[in-house]
Amino acid sequence: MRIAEAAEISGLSADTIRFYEKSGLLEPIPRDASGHRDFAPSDMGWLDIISKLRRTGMPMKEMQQFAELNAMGKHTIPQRYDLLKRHQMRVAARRADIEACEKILEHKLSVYGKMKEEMNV
Amino acid sequence: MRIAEAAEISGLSADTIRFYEKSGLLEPIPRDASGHRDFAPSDMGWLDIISKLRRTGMPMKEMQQFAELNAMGKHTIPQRYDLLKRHQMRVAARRADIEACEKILEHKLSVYGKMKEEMNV
DNA sequence: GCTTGACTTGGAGTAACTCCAAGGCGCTAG
DNA sequence: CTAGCGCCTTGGAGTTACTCCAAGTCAAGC
Repeated sequence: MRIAEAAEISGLSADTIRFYEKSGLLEPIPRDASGHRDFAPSDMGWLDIISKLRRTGMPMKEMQQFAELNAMGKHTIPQRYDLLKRHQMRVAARRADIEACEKILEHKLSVYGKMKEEMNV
Repeated sequence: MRIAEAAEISGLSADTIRFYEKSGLLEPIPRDASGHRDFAPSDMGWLDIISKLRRTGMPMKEMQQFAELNAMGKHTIPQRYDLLKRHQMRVAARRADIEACEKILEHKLSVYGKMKEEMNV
């Protein structure tokens, strides 16, 4: 699979995928006869994971760490667990903040809604 | 109130507040005799609103638009309503994505958790 | 054999901060 | 009364995580 298709499927841009490879978030992707990246299904699974970690706000440095631990084999599972656990807490906190902001936003909209009605009367 | 206190209360950094003023997100804050910004309570309310909009991912350009509409007076309330409504949709979508990622994260952690246990046996 | 289109690399540009240097003002301790 | 201290000012450089672009390569189709 070429980079365009990998981008389509993962939801990342081709540029971002190249950037991630250069940054060590991906194992170097093998190239075909004409020098193009050739993505295997297992690469796609990994792309999906780091895409989700990124979308939930994990910094790249931490993702690099996670990728390294992953490449080092099974004995790093406890460290990976801890890293993901910390991330989980962070995501939960972010979601709570977003939910609080949504409440305020809802309130503000209802106030504006009433003012709009009054303007029409 | 000086910038340090305003930063403390709003949760933004003093640098960010200055940056926001320069970018037109805030009306120019009046200065005291020694040239320092002097924040009024109404400024704090506004800071809180834009801080929430920003934390929920509204781009600065849109916040500038919102600030302009706000400065223009009551007749812009319908536009402000529309702008906030669009933002509300975006935030809801983001939260839904985060929640989906949280589920995957939860699953991954439980898999790692089991593998950790097996390693200890 | 020439064009088309997707790919390659390296590098510049962008958003939204974040940090730093150089200098000013006003309070207080000596 | 002045030296030091802390907080403030502005302008500008640095950072993160992309995003876009230019110049060149290669395989396939007409």
